[in-house]
Amino acid sequence: MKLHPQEIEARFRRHAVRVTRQRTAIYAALAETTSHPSADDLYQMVKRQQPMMSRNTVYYTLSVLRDAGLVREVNVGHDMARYDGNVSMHHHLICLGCGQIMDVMDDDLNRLQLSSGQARGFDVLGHRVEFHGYCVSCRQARRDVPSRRG
Amino acid sequence: MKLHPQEIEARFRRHAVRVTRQRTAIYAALAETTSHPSADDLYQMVKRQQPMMSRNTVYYTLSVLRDAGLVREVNVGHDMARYDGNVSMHHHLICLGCGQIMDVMDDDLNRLQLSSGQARGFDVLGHRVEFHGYCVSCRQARRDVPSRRG
DNA sequence: CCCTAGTCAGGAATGATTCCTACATAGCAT
DNA sequence: ATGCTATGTAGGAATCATTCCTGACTAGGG
Ligand SMILES: [Mn+2]
Ligand SMILES: [Mn+2]
Ligand SMILES: [Zn+2]
Ligand SMILES: [Zn+2]
Repeated sequence: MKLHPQEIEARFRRHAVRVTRQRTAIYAALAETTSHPSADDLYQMVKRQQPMMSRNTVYYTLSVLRDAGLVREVNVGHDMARYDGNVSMHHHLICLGCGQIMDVMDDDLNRLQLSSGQARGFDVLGHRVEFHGYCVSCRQARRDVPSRRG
Repeated sequence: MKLHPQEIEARFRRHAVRVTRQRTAIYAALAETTSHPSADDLYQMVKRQQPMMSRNTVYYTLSVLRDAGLVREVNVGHDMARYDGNVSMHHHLICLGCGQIMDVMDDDLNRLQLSSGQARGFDVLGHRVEFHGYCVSCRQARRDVPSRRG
């Protein structure tokens, strides 16, 4: 969702995050996509408008926004970290072929709880659900190249 | 669960994995613990019996066993990969303090499905559930040092 | 408008994992 | 049993996302 700079600034101030050109650009890029980009994806996007931007600033900014609760880090396996501008509670559906990450909003999943017998005395604070599979185009691609495992 | 070398050998042959001293030692170490050790943990354990063992062999062996379906790789966040000798379907409970990973066996969780409305045309093959919290001793430690965020 | 804690850019460092290569060996076929 | 060869092993070098360092810059409270 495309956000006005003033709305971004307001959110930053509400979360005690200093407003800078770099941060605004990075957060804006993240907020207007649902594609869960990596730090480097964001660096490439933002560099077009701000060629002086350092990759390092992207990493640092993302860590600041993450710690402030404005951004979520999504780790899938050992691939590079992906970032999510949607901080409301939700889960993900991941394509094993192309790595795309789709949002899953489902109240039943959000309410999932561990039975106390399984909790082992833990103070359980949250959970994460990931579904894995193949998206439409990856499924297609696999059918077209049956050489590797049917 | 402690396994006899002959049982390990049988499993290897069933999965077309060549039997070597190194592989047997690595798989034995993994099978008799429930602690989800990292590659380096396993290297340290196995090196005691086989000082010539290379760290590289541990990585290579784990990839062979993983591809053969004898071992599962468990990635938690961006920490180093952890390995699981239990390949039956189950989920995990993770301590945010010490990083320990406990098994959660729960048929309801295993049966979890994505509603077709949410599936976005994906061919969904599996899912993963992770619960996060603090174990008994980490909870204790946090209480004892209330200096950082109560 | 000043001051300074916080931020930025660029480069070096890190560290888990992977790649490379020469030697060793498991296990099939003589 | 013996030899052959595809595969595995050890150790070192390379990779590469991420973090660390450092010196210049600036947001924003006073
Ligand atoms: Mn998301
Ligand atoms: Mn497990
Ligand atoms: Zn796909
Ligand atoms: Zn703990």
